[in-house]
Parts: sequence; structure tokens; C-alpha cells
Amino acid sequence: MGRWEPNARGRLEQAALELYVERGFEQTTVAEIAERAGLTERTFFRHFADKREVLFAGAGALQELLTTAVVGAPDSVAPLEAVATALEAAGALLQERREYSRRRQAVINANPALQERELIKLAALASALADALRRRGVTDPAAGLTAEAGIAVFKIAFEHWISGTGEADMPQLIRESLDELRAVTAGHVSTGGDAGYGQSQTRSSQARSTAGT
Amino acid sequence: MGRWEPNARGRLEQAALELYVERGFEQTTVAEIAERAGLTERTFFRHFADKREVLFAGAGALQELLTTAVVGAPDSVAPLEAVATALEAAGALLQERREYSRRRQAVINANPALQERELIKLAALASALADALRRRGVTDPAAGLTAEAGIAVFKIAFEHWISGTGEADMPQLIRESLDELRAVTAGHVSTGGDAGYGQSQTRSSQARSTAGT
DNA sequence: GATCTGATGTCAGTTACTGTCATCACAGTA
DNA sequence: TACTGTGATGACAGTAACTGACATCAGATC
Repeated sequence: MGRWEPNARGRLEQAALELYVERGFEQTTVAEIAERAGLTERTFFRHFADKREVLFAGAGALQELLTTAVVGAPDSVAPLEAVATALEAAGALLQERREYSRRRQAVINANPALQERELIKLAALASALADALRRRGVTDPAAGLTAEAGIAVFKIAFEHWISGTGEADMPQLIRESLDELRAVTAGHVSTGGDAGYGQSQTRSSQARSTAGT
Repeated sequence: MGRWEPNARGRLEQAALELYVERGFEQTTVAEIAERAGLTERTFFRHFADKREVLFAGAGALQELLTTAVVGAPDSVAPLEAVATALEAAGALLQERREYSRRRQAVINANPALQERELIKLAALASALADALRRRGVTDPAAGLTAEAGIAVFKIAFEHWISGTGEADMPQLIRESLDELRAVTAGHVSTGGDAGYGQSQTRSSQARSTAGT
């Protein structure tokens, strides 16, 4: 493989995922990844900030998609609904690369250092979503909370999707997860120090049973 | 300082925070921390898994407090309320060490690697909260969503508290943040593919204005 | 064909982190 | 008092992630 073979970055990504699957993340050295891609260790670090980042190259595009969708939603759409619709679109995209997502997530789930990286990417998504909401006129702290709630909904739906047998539909799972969140948070809004207790938890399980297929 | 001075772990924690504040996290070597604590680098790594972990020694106690509070809450209390009450107790605890929290958070906010560690600690808290809820009989996915929602509420409240001038009361901020989440998520629970749009976002800002002091 | 530019290779260096074994303080015990 | 076991620490060598500096090469432009 000559020095100027095309798509060095893509070759590094593929080699890394292969090796992480074959022998695990920690048991793989950057030198090995580079060698399989026909490059040197130094070149790896020119394309990716560190050994973990090679698994998260697509995060930028996802963030772009989400923020564009939120900013572009009609004014009449409520903030959380705008976020939910954007997440559904992202979910539909993920669904097109199901096997890749599975393999990648298996690697991440097997390594805490990779989970840390995933979490900060999700936090960055939440931050970008909050910014997009503010551009829609949503004020703080509602913007931040709506964004965080959206990411929580996505996380739960994604977990369900990735661990399922393959039948589940991501946009639908996201919608169901959102319904569940609404059921779970529905309750008396306190007006001061003393809280409004006494609500049965039957409420959430009832809502869940009606939210399904 | 002799070889067997007491509280080696505590000395390492203090030396690390001092140095991270003085010259920054990345500009501090583990050897320097150990030297200031009167120990060696090797001993540092016997007490802490890595250079970041020294800032998160208290996470275990916090998790203990939260899960105990959730499991011990009366049966009549709704899941999200049980979580909120536990978070208020944790917030009250944090408030007793405000200056320490401030310094520590400033260090974390200045370094992405530390933010990653903080996020995985929060994720662990969410996971522990979800487990505690399941022990109360809450089913999935409500347990996971309620826990994630609780952590989101806490994150927003904590940000507000740490960036404020010093007057704010953590339990109250948590309660207000929860109210805001309830306002933001309140809405039509969809029963299928098409979503119930058309809700004005005025709702959330109105709720916010009434939730304050 | 000369030159410029950007991607890559080479090499030396720092530092986080680990494995291994020696050493020390202290507690118990005869 | 001497002996012994135990746990914490020190000393030292080694691996691998990551960085800085400079050389080199392929292709585009003139």
C-alpha cells in the first residue's frame, strides 16, 4: 500500500473498529491500528486526537443534523416536540447502519474509557440542542432542561433498540420513551418549599402500558 | 515527613487539588502531587486508579446517600418525588462545603478529561438511582427515565448554584429545576405515529416565572 | 521542469500507568 | 526482649499514549 492511498482517515477508522472487536480496546495499540491501515502511528494522531476518538468521528454530523432540525422546526411546535422530532430523524439515520452501530456499541459497552467519551459527546449534543432552542426563543433554564430531557429520552430508546432483536423501530422507540418521560414527570408543580407528595406510582406503569404498539 | 504519616490518601487529595488550581490539571504531574504529599508516584496510584480519580473520591458516599434515601422513602411517594427528595438531601450536603465545591468545579470545568470523569460518575449515580427505584417496584423503562430525569434536574440546579453569587439554596434550586422540567414535559401523550403539535412554548416560561422565590 | 503545498514518515522525548520485589513500621505473641 | 506476620510504602524497570521537530514524498500549479 503506497504512501498516498486515498481515504487514510476511513482506513484508520475501519482498522480500529476491527481490532477493537477482535482483541478489545485496551489490548489494541495505536501502532497496530496504523499498521493495518498501512500508515504510521504518528499519522493516526494527525487524524484523531486520541485512541478513543476514532470511534466517534460521526458525532459532528449527528450534531449538525439535530441542531438544523430543531432550528428549522415551525414556530408553532413546542420546544420538547421540536427536540423529539429531531431525535426521531437522527434515530432513522442510525437505523440504516444497524450492524455497524451494534458492533461499535459492543466495543464501547465493554470499556469505561470509551463510555466516558460517549457521555461527553452526548453532553455536547445536549449543549448544542439547548443552544438551538435558545435560538427559537426558549429561555433558561427551560432550554437546558428540555435538551437534557431529550438526550435522556434518546439514551433510553437507543439502549432498547441496540439490545433488541432487530424488529424495533428507532423513531417509534423514541416516541414511546418520550411518552414515558411525560408520564413519569406528570405531577403537581410545587409552589414553594413543601412538596406535593402522596401520588401513587401506578400512574407511570399505566401510562407505559398504553404507550406501546 | 516520615514514611508512616497518617492520612496519606487525604494528603494526596489536598495536594492534587492545590496543584490543579495553581497550575492546571495537565500541567501537573503525578510525581509533583506525590512529592507535595510527601509520598512517591507509585503510592499515588495505589490510592487512586488514575490522575483524575483523585478529584472524585467523594462520589461513593454521595451514591450511598442517594440510594439509601430513595429506598427508604415511604411507599406513598411517587418515584420522581422520591428521587427529588434524595437529591435535595444531597444538595444540602454539598452546600456545607461550598468553597471546596467551587474550587473543585472550576478545575473540572477547565478540563475536558475531567468533565468526562464527572459525566461517568453522574451516569453511575443515575444507574444506582434506577436500581433503587426498581427495588421500590418501579418497572422499566420508567425507572431508567425517572433516574435520568432526576440527574438532569440536579445538573441544571448545580450549575446554577455553582455559578451564582452565594445566596442560592441548593434544595430550593433543585425543587425549582424539577418544577421547570415538569412544565417543559407537560403535553399531549401521543398514541401513535403522528405527534400532537401546536402547543405554544409560552407555557414553559410562564411556569418558570411562577416557580421562583 | 521548477516550485509550492499538504500529507506522511522518522525520531526523540515526556508522562501516565503497571508489575515486581525490597523495605519499613507496627501489632501480636511467646 | 526477641520473633514474626501484615500491610503500606519505596525503588526500579518497562510499556504505550501522545507530542514536537524536521525530513520526505506525491501531486498541483506555473
